[in-house]
Amino acid sequence: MIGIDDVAASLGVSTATVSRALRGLPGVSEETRARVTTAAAALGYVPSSAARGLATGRTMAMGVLVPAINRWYFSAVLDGVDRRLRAAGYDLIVFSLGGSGANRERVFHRSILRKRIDALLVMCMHLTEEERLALQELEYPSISVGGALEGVRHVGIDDARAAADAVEYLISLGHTRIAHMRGGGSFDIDFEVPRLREQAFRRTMQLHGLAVREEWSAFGDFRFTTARVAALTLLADPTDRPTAVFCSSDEMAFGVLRAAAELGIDVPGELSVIGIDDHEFAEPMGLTTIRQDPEDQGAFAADLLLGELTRGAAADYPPSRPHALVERASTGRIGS
Amino acid sequence: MIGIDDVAASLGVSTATVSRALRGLPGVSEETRARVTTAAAALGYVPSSAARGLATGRTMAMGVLVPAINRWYFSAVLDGVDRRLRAAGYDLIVFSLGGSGANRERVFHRSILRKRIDALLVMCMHLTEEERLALQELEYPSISVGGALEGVRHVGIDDARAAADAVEYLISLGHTRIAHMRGGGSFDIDFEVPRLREQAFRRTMQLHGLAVREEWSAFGDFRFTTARVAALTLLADPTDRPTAVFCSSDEMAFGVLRAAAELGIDVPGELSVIGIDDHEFAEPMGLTTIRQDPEDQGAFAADLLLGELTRGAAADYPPSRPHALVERASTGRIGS
DNA sequence: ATGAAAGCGCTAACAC
DNA sequence: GTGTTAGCGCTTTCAT
Repeated sequence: MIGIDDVAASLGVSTATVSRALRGLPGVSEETRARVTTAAAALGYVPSSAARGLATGRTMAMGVLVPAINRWYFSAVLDGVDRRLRAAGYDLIVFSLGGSGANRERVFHRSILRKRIDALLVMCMHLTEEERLALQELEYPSISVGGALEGVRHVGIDDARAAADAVEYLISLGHTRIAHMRGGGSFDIDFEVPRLREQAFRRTMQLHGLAVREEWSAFGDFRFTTARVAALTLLADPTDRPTAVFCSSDEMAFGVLRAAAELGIDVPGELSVIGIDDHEFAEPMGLTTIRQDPEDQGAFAADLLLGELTRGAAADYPPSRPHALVERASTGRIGS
Repeated sequence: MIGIDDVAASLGVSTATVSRALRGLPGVSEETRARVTTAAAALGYVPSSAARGLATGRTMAMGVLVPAINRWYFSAVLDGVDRRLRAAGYDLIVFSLGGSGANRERVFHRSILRKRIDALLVMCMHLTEEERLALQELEYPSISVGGALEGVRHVGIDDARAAADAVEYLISLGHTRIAHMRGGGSFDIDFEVPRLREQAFRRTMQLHGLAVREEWSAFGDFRFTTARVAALTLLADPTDRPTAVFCSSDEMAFGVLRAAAELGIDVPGELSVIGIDDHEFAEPMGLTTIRQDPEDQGAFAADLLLGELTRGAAADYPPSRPHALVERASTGRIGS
């Protein structure tokens, strides 16, 4: 392992000069800087991040806490975060808490709190009271994405508004028999988002004087498979079934679409389906949906954190990220 | 920031004792250990990973280099890796190289080579010659997952065999007019895997005396959208179209399925479709496919690396991870 | 513009 | 069983 003093020795200068030269600090003649740069490259010198971290107190790494990596929303946010971090020269440390209750403690104490990262982004995690408090006492900046966390800044869409927009769109098409395919419930995953959307669904229905039938509030767990099964039941009776389904995620909407196809129900002729997300498959599937942009959300949150790290103070920002209705072929006017 | 000597001072013992006690090393009386543990917890002491890293030369972190995070295969492998890493007390640092050519250099030099990680896992990345050589000269263990890399150990399925199995299955059903929906081509992503599968397709066809029509080797880029568009062309002519499509990924198979539905082609009556992956959506979609298990592959590779880190030497392991045909409703005997 | 030297917070010999 | 001390490889005053 070749270190900074090897470079210094090879040139007959001090380590301080090498350090300054390589980091572009002033106080080094251009000639010296050039020589140092060349020598460092020639020797294949690469500074040790541990040593630098110890000396500066900064790790140049940011942590992201997620319930799982392989879900559409989470991985998309991660991509957005990563893009920004890389540009800023930061590394991305991912803590996935998928199910394993036993390891949570470890993650929290060993990594989150351990000065291994300069900032933390928490994504849609359901934390225990104790964990939440630990977060708030962190000495580095933190933020939550996708699901709000009490006492922590938040980046995400206005879930209530987004859900209401979806339901109102269905109503504007003349639908009155509207079902909701709900998400949430899975271990560790935040339950604020599904709750907000469910509430908004009910409130919007109520606002328009429409009845909410309890058996039409189906549980799809944000997933294709679960939603398909639930929809198979929901849509089973041709004489008494909803004419529209509002799905709290696109994946669930795909499940409903699939179930409809299996049951020979024409979409959008006999059934309208709307989702939330604008998943990669939504456009080719012709799914009407409320678009959100997780990559943008991740990038935005990362920027906020990075800004705070550099500029010192936390910046102000709008309360929510945008969402928008995208009309496609899965919804239609009632009776057309 | 409370450090090890604060704990030591609070107890009137030496830092060495605290260090030993907290790490469970021998040479500490159980009584002392208990007192230290208590005091550390009370003070909220958390060791600095930078300091420990500097002193031990180990970072307790593993790096994973991926072309992108938000693709089914990549994120699933990541989840598998993460699970094992967490159990071993290691952190996961993700380097996503999504498109940004400018940042590759940075990633390589700043992070990969910078003693920030104890081991590296490279996933399906297409590396330049120079990068490959840099990898091989790394002083820590490395491995590739999903796409082989010259000079680096590899974990993944036998792609040629998997593709051949899929094609042979179609042939066993009586199909002779078989098309291939190919993957690959995207920036940065490994092109070995798509090539192996394409070759296997052609060889298997040939082996059975079947003709490969060039216009029936369509490019789907491993994605739903691209594959759907390609399939719309591929299947356009009712008088001259394939009776079966072998898709190099499930996502592309979904695209073909979608195109078939749009064109009013009955599956499996008029068209059989088979994929590779066993994507989460494959079962609910009734897609016949060759299953592989990316989580297992990630976990397996992580274990290999971790084992090497602890036991010192590299372990032997079978040349490929398993794959298996899963028969579902998207394939059928010709003319039935 | 450059150098000397004192840490950063821990681990690991080596003493006792 | 426990303490002392010398690093680990950088950054950062403070001199010059």
